[in-house]
Amino acid sequence: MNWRQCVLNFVKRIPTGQITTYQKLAQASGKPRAYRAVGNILKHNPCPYNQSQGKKIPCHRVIRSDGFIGGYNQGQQLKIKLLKSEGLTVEGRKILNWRQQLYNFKS
DNA sequence: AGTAAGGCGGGCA
DNA sequence: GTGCCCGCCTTAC
Repeated sequence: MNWRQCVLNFVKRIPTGQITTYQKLAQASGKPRAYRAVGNILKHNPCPYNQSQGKKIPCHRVIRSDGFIGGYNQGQQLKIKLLKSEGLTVEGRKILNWRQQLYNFKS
């Protein structure tokens, strides 16, 4: 499996209402230093989150390691909207209590 | 404390 | 096959 597919696969596993960071994704995929590439992949995201079962990639649940939401290929506002609709509290461009919502891989 | 710049890995033109 | 771009992170001033 390509590393790209591997990363996307990890993103798929994020449950609703939880989030992860680009760095954690990079670590989980076995390339801790490739966090930039993770962003690059999600930017050229094949499926934005609305598509059929199995292919949905909730890329809006991936944020920066400092709690800011980072960017989004469909606009930051939409990303915030999606996060709020999943029960997260977003203030401006930052998620409040984001550390408590972090999803740990390896499980 | 906040801000600036450098570095790094992979996808895409 | 090269070069450039990036939804970033870390270190240094």
